[in-house]
Amino acid sequence: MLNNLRLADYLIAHVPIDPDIIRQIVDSQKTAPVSKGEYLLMQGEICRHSFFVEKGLLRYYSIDSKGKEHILQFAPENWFVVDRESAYFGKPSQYFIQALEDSTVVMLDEQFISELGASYPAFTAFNNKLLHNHIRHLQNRVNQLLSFTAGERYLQFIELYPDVLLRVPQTMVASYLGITPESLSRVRKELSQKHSAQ
Amino acid sequence: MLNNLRLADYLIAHVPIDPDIIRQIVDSQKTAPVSKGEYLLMQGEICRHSFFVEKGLLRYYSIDSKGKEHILQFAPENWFVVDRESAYFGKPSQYFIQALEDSTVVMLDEQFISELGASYPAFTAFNNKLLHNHIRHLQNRVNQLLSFTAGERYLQFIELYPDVLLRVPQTMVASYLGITPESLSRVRKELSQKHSAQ
DNA sequence: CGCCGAGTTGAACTGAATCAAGAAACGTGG
DNA sequence: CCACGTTTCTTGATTCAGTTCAACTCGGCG
Repeated sequence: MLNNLRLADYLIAHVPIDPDIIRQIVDSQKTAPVSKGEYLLMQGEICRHSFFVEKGLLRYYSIDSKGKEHILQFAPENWFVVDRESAYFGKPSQYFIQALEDSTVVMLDEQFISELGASYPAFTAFNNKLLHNHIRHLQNRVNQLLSFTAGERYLQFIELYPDVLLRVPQTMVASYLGITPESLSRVRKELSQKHSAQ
Repeated sequence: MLNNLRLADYLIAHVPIDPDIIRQIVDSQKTAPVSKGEYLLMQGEICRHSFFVEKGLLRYYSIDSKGKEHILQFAPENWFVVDRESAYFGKPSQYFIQALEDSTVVMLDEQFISELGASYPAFTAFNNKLLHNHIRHLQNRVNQLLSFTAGERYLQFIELYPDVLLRVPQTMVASYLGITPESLSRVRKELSQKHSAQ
């Protein structure tokens, strides 16, 4: 996977449409720098964009009734992140999207993107692929949470987000895994002992 | 929500296409009775159909490394169920789909359905809606598992599947919630005590 | 140098799992 | 329609994974 790829290049590699047209489409969308800590979506707002991360790292998370944060997804370079429930059904979002590093993000107008399918069927196919990828991830996540222990989930996290592991505080990893930072610390200790024991 | 609706009627109500064409499309797909206990998909197989439940009840579940079952979804009347990861990416499924009651199920050929979009754009839109609904459910599920206690998840289950609650053994509800049947029994006891106390 | 946030460690606690036993409900065949 | 065996549900005792709270370490960084 390439780092720091511009969206146009990413799409040219994944969508069978004339590169010039892709560049034209991408140019019509706003690309913005987002500073660490800034929000792209806040609870209660309607999500009007798909965000593509060209540089940096975002997190997609909720805050529960006790004030605890739960990270549903990380979005490093070349990832999309969007609250599709909010964007598609026009409902206020229950989630936040925030930059964890100084980032460069393309804000794809959801309306515009969905209309693109009419002119470019290949775009519909690509969007479809994104949706199926999204479903794949979410389903795996549900199955993980139902089937695996904290330690097993941590190992799978490393597989999925090897780079993210090194870029965020462990508190955030714990929040993604659904455990406390203290528990993650102990899980890591156990794993490293087990590893050195063999 | 209507019970025992045939797929054609369901689609006529949800897709703006000539009813005759819809009937013709549905008639081209196989509808089959499925006895309680029978499987529509087994681990390792590639999922080649979307299943629409006209009558009865299905479950979509996995079995973990310790042999425990984890139900990802129930599908009562008018629900679709499909392993989209397997169907779309052509990968062997990690899941099972099984009838929990004697059921009547329409087996929609995934290939055929996706090609329908070419002739009937309204079908593409409908498929899109199904995908977004799927994402909505899965995302809620992840957020629930991360944010709520067993008791809270049980209450939300009742909201989502009021009828299923009465049709399956509590063991299955527990498996959906990610707890043991014993724990569910205690959760229910606590809730009923709390309820009668006020 | 001293502060500060992140990570670790410890001890007590808690929600849920496990194991085991008994009670209730269920459906199947006589 | 009853009797039987099986499955499901409940309850209790114990164990365990993970939480909570608190203290301490460590590595930057002003």
